[in-house]
Amino acid sequence: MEVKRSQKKKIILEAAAKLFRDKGYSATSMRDLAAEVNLKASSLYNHIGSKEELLIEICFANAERFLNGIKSINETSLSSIEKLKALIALHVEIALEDFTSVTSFNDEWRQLKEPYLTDFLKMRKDYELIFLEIINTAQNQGQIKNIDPQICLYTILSSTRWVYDYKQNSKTDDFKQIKNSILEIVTAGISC
Amino acid sequence: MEVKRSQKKKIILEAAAKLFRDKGYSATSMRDLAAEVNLKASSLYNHIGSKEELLIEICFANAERFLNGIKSINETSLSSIEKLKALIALHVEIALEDFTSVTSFNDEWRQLKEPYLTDFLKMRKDYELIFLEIINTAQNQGQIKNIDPQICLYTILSSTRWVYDYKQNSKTDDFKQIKNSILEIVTAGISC
DNA sequence: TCTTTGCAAACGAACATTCATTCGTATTAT
DNA sequence: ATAATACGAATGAATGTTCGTTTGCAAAGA
Repeated sequence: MEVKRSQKKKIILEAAAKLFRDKGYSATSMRDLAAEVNLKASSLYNHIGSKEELLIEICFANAERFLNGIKSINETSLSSIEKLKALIALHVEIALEDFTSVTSFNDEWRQLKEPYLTDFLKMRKDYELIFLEIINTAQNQGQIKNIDPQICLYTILSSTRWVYDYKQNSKTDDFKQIKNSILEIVTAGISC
Repeated sequence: MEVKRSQKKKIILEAAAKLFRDKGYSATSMRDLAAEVNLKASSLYNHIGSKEELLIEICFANAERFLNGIKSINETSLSSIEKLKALIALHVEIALEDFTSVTSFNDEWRQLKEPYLTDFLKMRKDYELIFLEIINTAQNQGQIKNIDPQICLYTILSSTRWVYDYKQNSKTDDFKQIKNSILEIVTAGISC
């Protein structure tokens, strides 16, 4: 039963992500969260600062993960179309391996209060700008269809949004198959 | 300034959909909603029964719209691939013409309480089963790729989820272009 | 035309409940 | 014994909703 101090906070964070994902941030009470980790609400505050802190950590951890991912992909010498494929793969991989955290990051960042909301949106904007730049280059080199880059971007971004629902309903847990299927559909969708 | 009784409820419903979409159902208070329509919270109850009633009406109105849409498409004599294209077009059209209501329907149905949640999920299940049947037929006839139908389904469903964000950020309001772009990407993605 | 009646709509005040969080104290482990 | 952790009780704020009353307006009666 005994857990190290730092481990306990991680447990709380993961339980929070799960509840935020299932019920939403606002609809999740600290009593709900406490029950999930076999504590009373007041005891949570020995490990965390506030409810909002949990959301902040979830949102920014994932934002940094995506931002670091796209930056390191962009620094490679891959062709534009290869970069795009790597990006789609990145999204699928993150969505598959950490779908709880990513889902609540995707859906609940709106609940961030200032100044965190502004910071978060700035990171998202940075991410999208790099993504758009790659799309633009790929189009100029004739490697993908000439479709409004913004539409192209959003279509790619949303193509992994359902992974959590899939994992809930389906029997198979075959990561590779899911990843390959998405890659196949999206790549065929944007290629010339 | 004067509005007919039945019109007032529609105004409240639309304001509710907008707030639910922007802040989420749980984070939207009846005082927020009242302010949005220039009333006090207590006055709302001359026009509506409860906060939950608003969510119920939004969710089921859209569920029925999609269910009716897919049924009437399925009753036509179109080929399977044509049915799929019509379905994608249906999603894009609804997303474009009523994106406020559809967005809060997409994101906030989780907040429904029983017995409505069960009813809602049943309608969604019905919808998905018809959709999967069409995908299956299309695959058997060799009209689209042989990808796990469930993955195929979710990819199509999520491909219109971003329309609201796009309309917020972009200058153009060219429905036709958006619709054609999505159709082009998704059709190319699933075709053999 | 002027007054009266009726009614929908708006409101302020109040209610019970739930919320996140704090605090003092008890328990536990080192 | 010291420090970390858990807890119950309490707090103030916010929540959805109800209630009694007032307001504004339209139809009916004089």
